[in-house]
Amino acid sequence: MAITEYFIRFLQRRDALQDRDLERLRNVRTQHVSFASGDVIVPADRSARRSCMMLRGLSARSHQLVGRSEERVITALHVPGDFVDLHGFVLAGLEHSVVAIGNAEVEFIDHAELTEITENFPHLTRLLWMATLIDAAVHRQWLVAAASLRSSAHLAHLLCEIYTRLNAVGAAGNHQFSLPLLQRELADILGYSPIHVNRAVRDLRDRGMIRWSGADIQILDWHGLATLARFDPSYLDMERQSR
Amino acid sequence: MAITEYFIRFLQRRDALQDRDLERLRNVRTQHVSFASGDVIVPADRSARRSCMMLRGLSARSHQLVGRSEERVITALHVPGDFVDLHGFVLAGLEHSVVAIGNAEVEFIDHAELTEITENFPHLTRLLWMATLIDAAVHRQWLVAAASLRSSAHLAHLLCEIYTRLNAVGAAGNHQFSLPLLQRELADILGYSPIHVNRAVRDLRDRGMIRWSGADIQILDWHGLATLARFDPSYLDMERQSR
DNA sequence: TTGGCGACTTAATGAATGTTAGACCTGGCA
DNA sequence: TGCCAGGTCTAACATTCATTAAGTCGCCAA
Repeated sequence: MAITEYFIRFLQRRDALQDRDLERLRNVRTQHVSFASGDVIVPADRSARRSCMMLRGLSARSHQLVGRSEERVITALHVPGDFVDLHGFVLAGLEHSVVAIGNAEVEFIDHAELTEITENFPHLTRLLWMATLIDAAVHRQWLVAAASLRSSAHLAHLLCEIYTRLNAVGAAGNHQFSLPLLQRELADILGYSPIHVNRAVRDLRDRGMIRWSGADIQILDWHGLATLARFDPSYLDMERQSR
Repeated sequence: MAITEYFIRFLQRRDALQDRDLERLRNVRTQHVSFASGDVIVPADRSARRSCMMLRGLSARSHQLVGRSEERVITALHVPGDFVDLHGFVLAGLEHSVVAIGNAEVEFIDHAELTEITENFPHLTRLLWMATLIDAAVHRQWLVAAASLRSSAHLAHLLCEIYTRLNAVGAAGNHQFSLPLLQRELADILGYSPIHVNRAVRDLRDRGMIRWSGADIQILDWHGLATLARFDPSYLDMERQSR
């Protein structure tokens, strides 16, 4: 199969794609694989030979804690169009695994193909580089949120970000989206106990900001939620001017 | 001036540098600039034309909080040899500023020179890419630490990481180093109040793990400190693989 | 139908952290 | 020398969050 158009749109939103680069991208061969909720998509390893891109559903980067085998921390969530473990191509390996959140479909790309691109398509290489750096910008924003927001506002920030990212690729609209995360998994993301996550959810509900049943979330008061979270989406866009 | 040997060692510790790449690196022209503690080295901006590399001292990535002008969060610390804002070359701009921690010296590199490298030196380009991804791996580890460690262990983790990074480039040894951070700045890094940072420092001192006076830190019990922090340096990706 | 399981929810208690206030300590300087 | 400023340290109290325990709800399989 071929690379997802989501990713092409992701790049085009940030920089002009030359015809030659676009053609090369469209010729990338991929393997399409489906996963059920909780499945390991990419194991933590030092020798991956391919990287994956989200096609449908969500995935998370999961860090197992040493010495506490049942605990983990989630450091990133990925939506369709994200080149989830592209960094595994450049680094010696991954220090975390990638797991499916709800049912998920991904496309795997062989590293050999990426190597060929880096040797012959400098501008396209730079766009791939950029994609990994936007992930890093999101990491930084999560650090800012963790350090400066209390539980409800922290949860609100996550909801604002995920909705914005889903909306940007056309996977959500009208302030509604599907987030098949258990409260226990939310706790792994936000760094709280599951009980405290529950309090935060209740708080946002009691304020009339969201409706949340099962995996379905509706944001009733976007402005209130974004204000509470001090959400500023500019870290996601990183649109470049002409270069 | 020329690029710092610290950075060349940083790369060589991770991957073999071909002669051609090494020669190109040594021919990079830089501007050497000194800063006093607290100075802004790189302002948050959307149009930087150069990036900087640490030569001496420390710097930090500082995020100003919207609507709370006197508050900030520090999402990264940089030691000699770090290519601090290399990501500013690839992205449209920086969403944070870089400030000096203590007196600091940096070397600025024009983006035009980096562009030339990306067009003609694919392997070297990949090493630059790698350098930015190690920053991202550190971000993730900070997220893990923030989510899973209590104050003393969290502080211990920071100390273990900074010492390991300083030691790796030869800027510290014998479990001693200089960290000219005020407790108020440590609070901006760890996401605690300055008072609570003080409690954490006292706790590590009372346990006999560190000696800390002014900017000088001596780690008395490395094993105890690393165990408390559950510190595993593998995320710094310092083991060199054949590629 | 019924029982059990898993997720969600709530309450009560204690630990971790924030806030306010002020004492101490040190170095620079009049 | 004496004063001032900034940083460090401590205490008392308030808030946030973790832990334990237990109740509720919905789903599904026997």
